[in-house]
Amino acid sequence: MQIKSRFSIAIHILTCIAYFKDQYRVTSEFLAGSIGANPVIIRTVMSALRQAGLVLTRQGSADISITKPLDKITLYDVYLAVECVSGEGLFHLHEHPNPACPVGRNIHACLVPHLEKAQIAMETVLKETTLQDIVDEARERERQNEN
Amino acid sequence: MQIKSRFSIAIHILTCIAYFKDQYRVTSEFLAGSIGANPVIIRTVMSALRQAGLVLTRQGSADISITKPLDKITLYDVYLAVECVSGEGLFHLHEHPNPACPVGRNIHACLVPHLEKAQIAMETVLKETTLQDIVDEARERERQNEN
DNA sequence: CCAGCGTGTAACAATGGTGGTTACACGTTG
DNA sequence: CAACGTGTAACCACCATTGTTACACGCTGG
Repeated sequence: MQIKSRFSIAIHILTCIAYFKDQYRVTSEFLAGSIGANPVIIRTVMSALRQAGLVLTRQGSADISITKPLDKITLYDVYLAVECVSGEGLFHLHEHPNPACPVGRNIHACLVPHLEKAQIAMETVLKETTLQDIVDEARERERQNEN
Repeated sequence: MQIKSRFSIAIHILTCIAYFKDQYRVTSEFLAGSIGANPVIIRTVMSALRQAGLVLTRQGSADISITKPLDKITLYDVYLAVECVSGEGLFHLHEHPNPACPVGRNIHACLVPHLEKAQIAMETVLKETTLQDIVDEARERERQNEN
């Protein structure tokens, strides 16, 4: 099981907007070209980012803007926007433990606190990285490639 | 996306073995009853636990044993045994970023270190809990239910 | 020693989620 | 108003997970 690629696509989208907004008209087709996915996928992810308040778009116009300074948007914000873990938590517990069994009727309650702690630890690390970091690192790598 | 329920099933299996081994004959059917899943699922998960060296079984005989002291088996060991993240990592990156684009050709290299760090943080928490903890907590909850 | 029980595993169906594609209404802009 | 771009629904294809059946093989007790 893996966290869906919409997450990395969303980061890629935002990075591209920041990277190219002064240079090109950033359309969903332009983004699709860089990302290697269908423009509709891009628009769907963009829709999630818009609903999360991270970007502003206008229908009919190739006019995308990011609503906050890049160093105020963390990977966790993006992760929330694309709903990587859909309310149920990262770990999928088996659904029919037997309530007549002393283990079955307690196992979920025993596991949940530990698993939630693990999930939160992962999410906490995502909060430590901002889009500014990613854009800076991309620029830095690009500089090194040139030499 | 969620981590598959085989993980919690595996923990349930091991907890049941520890909890009932002196009291009942612990067969895959017995476990299936407590877990609420098909006996074949149990045997499949058991097969993974066996290959990971966590349990010993004998074909034809309802004779399951755990190979290590419970406080030496962490949730992470179980997580590895059932291959929750299948070698590719927890995060699924989009697969065709455009190498002709300065963002596309660098985005994966930029993201991987951050995402791996998040995954490792989650796994580190799993290492902090042992099966002994789970069994103890299940017994404790059972005691409280009785009153 | 063999009948009944239990495990190990292959094969296949059912389900659900993810990603891809087409289609089209609607807004924007020159 | 024509060309372009977005927003979204509808549908398909694919794959992973789970459920189920089937059967070979090993163990154990009378």
